Amino acid sequence: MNDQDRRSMPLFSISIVKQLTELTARQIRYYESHGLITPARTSGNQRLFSFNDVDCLLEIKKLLDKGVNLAGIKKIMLSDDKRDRKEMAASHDLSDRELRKYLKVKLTETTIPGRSHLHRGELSRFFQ
DNA sequence: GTTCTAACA
DNA sequence: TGTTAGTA
Repeated sequence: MNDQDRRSMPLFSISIVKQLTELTARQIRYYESHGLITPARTSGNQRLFSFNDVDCLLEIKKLLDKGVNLAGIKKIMLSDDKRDRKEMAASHDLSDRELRKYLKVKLTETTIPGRSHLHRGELSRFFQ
């Protein structure tokens, strides 16, 4: 069994994920409805989150903390880079600084709905 | 007791 | 987003 399998193996109930991510159950379900995470389901229709899902949620939380709206996060997580970043995180051990550097590149080439381009001030606030 | 969906504040 | 209602 490889790392990818391990990361996508459904293991955690929502209560566990709630503690792991410090997000509310409402938020977790909300983000799922927007396709940011794709937890599996038990026979009883209860969500089972994989390590991958938790990782995504932590990513979302970090971006939220930076002031990125849901639309922007969706753009970042869904389009391109999710896979790239996962591969980076898998092979190396992505440090926070490396992640920001990577995100900066991605955001610079990403159009966020509502504002055609990020302005300098926003960027500086983004990558303090 | 916990989680789920839907819906209202 | 919080929160509540009615279930499974």
